[in-house]
Amino acid sequence: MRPGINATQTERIIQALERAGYQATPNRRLVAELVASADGHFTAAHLLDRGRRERVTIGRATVFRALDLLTTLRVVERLDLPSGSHAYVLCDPDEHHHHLICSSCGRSEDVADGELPALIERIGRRSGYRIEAHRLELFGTCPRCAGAEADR
Amino acid sequence: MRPGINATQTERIIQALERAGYQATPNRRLVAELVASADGHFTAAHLLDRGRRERVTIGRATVFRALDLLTTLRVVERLDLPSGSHAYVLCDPDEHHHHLICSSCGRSEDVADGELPALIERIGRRSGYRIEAHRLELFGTCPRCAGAEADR
DNA sequence: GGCCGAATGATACCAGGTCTCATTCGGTGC
DNA sequence: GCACCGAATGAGACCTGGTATCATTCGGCC
Repeated sequence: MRPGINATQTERIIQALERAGYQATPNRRLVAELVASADGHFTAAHLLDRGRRERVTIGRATVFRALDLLTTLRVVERLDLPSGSHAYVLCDPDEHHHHLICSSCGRSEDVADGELPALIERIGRRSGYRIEAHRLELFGTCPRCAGAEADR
Repeated sequence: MRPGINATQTERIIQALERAGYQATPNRRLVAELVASADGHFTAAHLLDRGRRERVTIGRATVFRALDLLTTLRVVERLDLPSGSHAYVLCDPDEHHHHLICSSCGRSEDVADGELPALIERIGRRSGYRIEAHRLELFGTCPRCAGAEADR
């Protein structure tokens, strides 16, 4: 097994695939491993690169298709970084949450805040809109990076 | 003057440019007019299209450059639609706010909620992150579109 | 072992956006 | 009014992220 692979996470992803009735093909396993071992957010290009460095060949389209699949299974979510580019993060499919992203190292954390729904409901009432979806993204510096910064 | 142009908005945009020390060239004026008369959010391609239909020639790069400029002046903001594509909206540069976007007609409204900062501060404290930026986007159906739907 | 639909890879393609570079424009000093 | 210089422009090449097409291959099931 490759170094840095988180076997439990990989299994979790594979199981999500199988539970939804998709084949756990070698390619999808590979993508699952790459995703599970990514530290923080990543892009499709990033996965392809890592794959290539480990001498595994996998088509670009296949990676995109796998990410798509994982996105619809909510195992992975697509982020819009402030730069305007897209990235993906591994996350918990079971509860609604938002992402807190470290702008320095890219690590991401799921945050659930119980009060956001109330706030959104209030905005809906005030504006007359029927609010159907929302997205909250938080960007900052994680404790580890903040510590490293302070050390210098 | 073109039909549907909101002269006051156009002037507001031009003034923001001049205040920041940029030339209010005919091209930038044109972009300002197109932006001011857009109903809801729009893309660069959309502006180019409208320009072309009105037989005005303006380079693609110029439109992107103008939008960039307006974005840094905060007269316009870039949105990330749920589809993953980008759009721009005209908005108020003077106060921090978020966008409420009608998924049916694309109209967008600025919303300011006084309680969000407190919520974010709480998340920061709980997670240990130093939160530096955030983005909240709300998607739904505006009263007008909801009404039209109900009529059918 | 054979069948069939799902998965794959190569490749072409598309959209949104950026870069480059030669040209033109506009404001300023004279 | 004119010359000058930096800012703005347009054309087009280019890049990146992502999608569509299509022939081939794979995997699970009978």
